[in-house]
Amino acid sequence: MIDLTLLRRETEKVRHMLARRGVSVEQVDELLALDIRHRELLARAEEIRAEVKELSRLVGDARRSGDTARADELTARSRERGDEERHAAAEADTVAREVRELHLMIPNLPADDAPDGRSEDDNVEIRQWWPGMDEGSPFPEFAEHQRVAHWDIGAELGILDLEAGAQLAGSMFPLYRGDGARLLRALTAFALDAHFDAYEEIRPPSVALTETMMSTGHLPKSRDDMYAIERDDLWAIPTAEVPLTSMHRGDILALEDLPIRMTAATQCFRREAGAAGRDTRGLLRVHEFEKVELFAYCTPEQAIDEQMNILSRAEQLLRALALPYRVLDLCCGDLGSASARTFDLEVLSPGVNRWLEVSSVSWFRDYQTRRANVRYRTAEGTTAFTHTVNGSALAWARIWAALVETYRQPDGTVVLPDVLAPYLGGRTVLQRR
RNA sequence: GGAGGGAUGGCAGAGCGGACGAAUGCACCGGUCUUGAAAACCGGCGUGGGGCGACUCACCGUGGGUUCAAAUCCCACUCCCUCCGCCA
Repeated sequence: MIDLTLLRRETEKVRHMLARRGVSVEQVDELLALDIRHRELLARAEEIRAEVKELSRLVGDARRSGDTARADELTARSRERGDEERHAAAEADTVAREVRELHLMIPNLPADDAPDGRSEDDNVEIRQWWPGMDEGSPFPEFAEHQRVAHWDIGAELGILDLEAGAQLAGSMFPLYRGDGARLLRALTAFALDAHFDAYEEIRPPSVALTETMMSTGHLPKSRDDMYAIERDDLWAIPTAEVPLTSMHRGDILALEDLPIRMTAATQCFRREAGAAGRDTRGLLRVHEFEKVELFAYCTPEQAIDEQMNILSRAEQLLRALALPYRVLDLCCGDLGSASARTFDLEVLSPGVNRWLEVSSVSWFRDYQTRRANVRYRTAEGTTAFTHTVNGSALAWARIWAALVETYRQPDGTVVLPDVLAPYLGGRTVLQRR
């Protein structure tokens, strides 16, 4: 949620910032008007309530001193005012709900240096990397044997069985087998080990309460993109960001404990409603995938460094895997609604010949912690909302695809980078068994 | 799934209808004393909303209800503990 106090005090500025990402002035002004109305109603209800409390006190005094007539008279008056109070409070509540409903739907304020733009076409590429770049090699030319789509390689080597996945759970639920399944396990272990020095490893539940989904901003806005387990009021998590953001829900953190860094490997579930038919072949877009996430709670001052740290770690993994990639600075129009600034990492996968998004590194300011009520104690002794940042390092389904396509040999086998050897029992060759 | 017990400030723990936002102890932060520290003593010490402010309102697991008045009474739910059943 954005800061309503800021909206009241610097309305013009907030209007402008939200306009950059396509929120209409009318919507902002509606929120402002509702907020003003709510505060008026609240003030009135509280005034009457203060009277009722005072009268009740006097009733107590009168009864104790045995003045029954006076007590009865005061009780009658208090009852009358009490009725009025109930009315006023109910009215204030109704408007409060309207404010909250609208407030929850307003996206975050973009960072000042997030680029202008309306859609993904306006994202700014800030750098590319490829193996050998530092030594002056040009961007890699891919050979014919690398121009095979991962779904064909998967079928050929018997390491990816999309038909079996579809039979069990429907399309876009991949099933990996043999070396393909092992590769996935290796990638997770490889990444968690890489982050172990600075990030606490967490294994959160794969499902979350509605309240938990609200905190990150996934609800109510993206409700149709989530899998729901209605009977138990649970939701399948779309990313580890959801449980991690709520780890300290309601807490006041000590300044010296910040930043709090965590990493988690989880399954991620996404309905991908509205994405039907778009880039959905093979592993390009799936309903369930595994991902290692990096996350930090931090102060506003630490936020940019923490975000850069996550971005750099995600890049280090891609470099270790020697996969060519580019970094995009998302424009205001393409930012996720909770994010103030996001960098996407995309790898070029030669078989499908496309840039695949494998990481998204975001700074949320206090948008999520305002919802989750996560604060910290400042040096001045006051409380302030904590900032959150997070990013994938990395999302495996598309990395899996990029790896098998990039490292496919002329003989049809796949030879993976040596860094993975320790996690593959020393054997980096994927072949038909 | 069944039967009991519980949930109060950072922690421990009182309060069980009337000035209770809440005793007390510990912890913590100031100060006095001390060469310094400890002890002792004095003072402070939850969070949030509204208002320029005096001030006011809300919060005792959550949500409803009763009452002039609820931490306190009633109902429902959640979580924790003990026991039984089932179970990887």
